[in-house]
Order: sequence, then C-alpha cells, then structure tokens
Amino acid sequence: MSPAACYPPSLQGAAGPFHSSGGRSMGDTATRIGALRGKIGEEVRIQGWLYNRRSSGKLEFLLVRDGSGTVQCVAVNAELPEAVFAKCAAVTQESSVRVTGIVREDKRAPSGVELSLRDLEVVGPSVDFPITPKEHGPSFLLDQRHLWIRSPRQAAILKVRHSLVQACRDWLNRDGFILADAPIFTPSACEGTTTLFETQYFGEKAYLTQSGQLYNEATAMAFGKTYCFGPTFRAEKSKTRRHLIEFWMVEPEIAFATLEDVMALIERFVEGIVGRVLEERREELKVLERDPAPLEGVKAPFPRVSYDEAVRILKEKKGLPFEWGSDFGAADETALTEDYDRPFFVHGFPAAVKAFYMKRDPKDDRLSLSCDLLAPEGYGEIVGGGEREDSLDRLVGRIREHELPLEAFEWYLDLRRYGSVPHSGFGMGIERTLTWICGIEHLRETIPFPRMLNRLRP
RNA sequence: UCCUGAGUAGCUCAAUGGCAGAGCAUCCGGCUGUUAACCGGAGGGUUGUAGGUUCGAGUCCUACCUCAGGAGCCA
Repeated sequence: MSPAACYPPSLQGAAGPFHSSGGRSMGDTATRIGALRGKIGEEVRIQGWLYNRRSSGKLEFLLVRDGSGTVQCVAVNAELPEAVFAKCAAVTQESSVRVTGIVREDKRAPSGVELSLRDLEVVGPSVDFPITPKEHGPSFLLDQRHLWIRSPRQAAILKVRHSLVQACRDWLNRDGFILADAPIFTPSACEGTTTLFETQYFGEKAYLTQSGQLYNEATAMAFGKTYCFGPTFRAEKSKTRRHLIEFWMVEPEIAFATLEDVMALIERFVEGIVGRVLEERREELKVLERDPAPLEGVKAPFPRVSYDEAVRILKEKKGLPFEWGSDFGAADETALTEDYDRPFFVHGFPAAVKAFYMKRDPKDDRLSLSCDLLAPEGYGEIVGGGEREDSLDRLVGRIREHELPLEAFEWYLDLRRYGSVPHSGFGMGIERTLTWICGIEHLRETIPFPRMLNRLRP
C-alpha cells in the first residue's frame, strides 16, 4: 500500500502530501515561491530574503528565497521608476523583501520561472551578511549555524529530516504503536555504562536521559506496542563524524516479541521510512547530489549475519586483527558494509558488550539476543535492538554483576513481578540515519543546532 | 583522554629565515539576460597567545589556547 493512500484527501495536493511547495503564505495576498509555476501570467507578491543579486548595467537579477523555493526577479531599468530600480540595485544579501511582479516562464531563469519585477519593498536590511556564496570552513559555518541553515544545502538536509521524522511517526502510528514519551530528567542511569549529564532537581541529583529504554518497557506492558521519540544525551568525549552530545532517537518496544520479531519489524520500518523520504524529497536529494539508486534498493528482507560469522568475515576475508568478544570499531563496520547493497543485521553479540537488560541466548550463555542494523556504503550502525531479560531472578543477577544500585531499579523489576512477558525493541538514531540517507560526510549537518564536544553555541 | 594536522584581511587560502599577497565579500565606477556573472579601481593586517633562537621569524624551538580529522565509547 502506498503511504499516500493513508492520508486524508485534504492533505493530498497535486504535488503530493506534505510538500512545502504550495500552501498559503503568512501574508494576506502573498504567494509562496513554490506555487509560482501555477500562476504564469499573473501579478503576484512574494516575500522572503535576498539570496543573491547579479547586475548587468540596466538590469538587476534578484534571487529571492522564502523557504518554499527560490525565484529570480528581473528588474529592468527602462520599465521602472528611477527610485524602484535604485532600490533594486542597492538591496543587499539576506535583506528581507516583498516583491511584486508578473510571473513569466523563461528558459534563462535558474528555475525556469521568473518574476518581472514591478515593485520592491525592503522589510529589514541586512548589512555584511557573514556567509558569502563562496567556500567556508566547518568551524566558521558552525559558529554561524543560525544563518547557515538558510543556505540551500542545509535547508535541503533539514527538509529531509522533517520528512524522516514524520515518516517514523506515521509508520509506527499506522502499525498500531502508541506514542508514550520517556522522561528527560531521570534519577539514575538507564544503562549505567556511559557518562551522564548531571543536573539539580530541587536539591536532588538528576541526570539527563541517555535512553528511553527502561521506561519503554513499562509502557509496552501498558500498551503492547509503544514508542518514544525524543532527544537523548551522552556526556561522552566522543569526537568523530558519527557522534553528537545531544541526538534524537526513536525507540519502539513490543510486548511478546522475540528477537526474530523485532528484526522483521526493523526491516519493514526502515524500508517504509526510506521509501517515504524518496517519495517526498527527490528535489532535496538532488540538491545534495545524493544518488537515489542505493536508497531505492532498500527492500526487505535485509541480510542477517551472526556475530560469529561477522568475526570470521573480518578475520579471514578482510584480514583485520579482530578478537572474538569485542564490539566492532568504525573500521570493522565499514569493512562489513562493503559486502552489502542494503542495510543488514548483525545479531547475537557477546553479552559482555551489550547492556545489562539484554536477554542471554538460551543456547549459548555467552551471547545475547541482540541485533544491530548497519547501513551500507560505509555508514555503519544506525539501529541497536534486541530481546529483553524477562526473568526477575536473572535480571537481578545482571544488575548485581554490573554493580548497579538495586534500589534504583525496583520499579523496573516490578515489570517482571507483575505479569512479565518476553519483549523486544530497538532504538534508531535519527541523525545517523539521516547522514546515510542524505549521503553526507558528517552528522553535524543533520540537526538544526548540533551539540558537540567543544561546541555549545549558537 | 590519546594520536595526527591546522591557526595569516570579514571568509577561503598563498608567501626559500629577508618589503604581508591573491580570490571572494565591502565601497566607487562600467555593462539591457545574469547563472557562485564579468571588467576597472579603492579601503582592509598586533600572522592564535606567551616566551625563546637569530643581524633578521608568518616561517625555526618550547609551552599554552582554539579548531579539524581519527581512536576509544556508542545511536
């Protein structure tokens, strides 16, 4: 079934659901630039910001963007009052403007449609806009992030993000999941393995969440199928292109589900959300020069590789010095992804490298009923999931082994005291998934305001 | 925390130990179809900070700061 078939008719336009190209503008009579193609020959008023200006003597070419698109406005000296043309010749980069003009088709215009300018109003001038249409370094651009997001490439990535987030929510909602968000303030570690941000909660120590996992298990026992979708915080001093201090995760959890069930869910889910992005964001992927072909091939079923097989591949086929029992490093992940044309699972990790709540494999106590989903093209892990320990006694044992304070987990243990069931779930990192879908180098561009080591501003 | 690299004009970068430069941006002038427009001109510098070597340091040495890439950890 096409996702579009599930939306109410009122949301389906000629351009498809949720496209930003049409829609009413905020001004009473203003037109969105994305809707200009349907108004050839009409006089319209647009409002936006000056992206760039080119001049050719008695002609001025103003490129105006409004978030729905960019259009070239042509001011001809001979056709305009002197004062209007003078304003056009003086308007600066990123000044906000209202432009009145006639919509015309013209092959010479960058978008094929342009505006014959009749009048221009500068709403707010812009003096010495820092980001010029030339190359800049990442440090400078990140300092200017509040302005950088106006650029076509950054806007394209964030529009893909919008569609991906919406796709995740719609897909899960349609599949019967109930949204039940986990708290941001937590009294203790969810997993106890990584560093937490500590804060004050009316005189008591509190921590920012690093996973909604434990709370999801509670809501799964209430709703059967549930998910949370929110920010998560890791006070790790990670400094790589695949780490953020603050990032977003979608975490579904299903009662009575096994590891096999959750892998089947993950592949259907990832196929669905990638398909939805392809439906809605072709133009943006083109701006990003992202070849859509590898994404079009993202169809279930995804290959499944056991941890044991993966270790053998790394040692024998790739010649990497890998020890059974450790987790994969970045180089290992990249080497594994070389052999696949779509995302693939690695399952059955050693229990020692996974969180305490992961269920052991009944056939081999060294292993856990866990899985990671690795994105192809060298991108690596985007999903981690598995089956949870549902036995009270074994879970208490794990908490003791990890030297975690038992009192803090009493409520969590209650889930095993009052009608415990097998259950499984996963977490998908939004920014890592976006980095892969957009085909970009660094995940810092996939979130409006990235929080990284050494970078809290703007 | 560790390893590697980089800090020079608003931005991106040059400059053998010997006068501090270019492109873009800005300002002035030119051009009636520009496509990161182009052409001519102008202004713009405590070379990250503090020491040191040297007749002379952007360049060499030491420490520190900042940033980038990677490792570990993870999504």
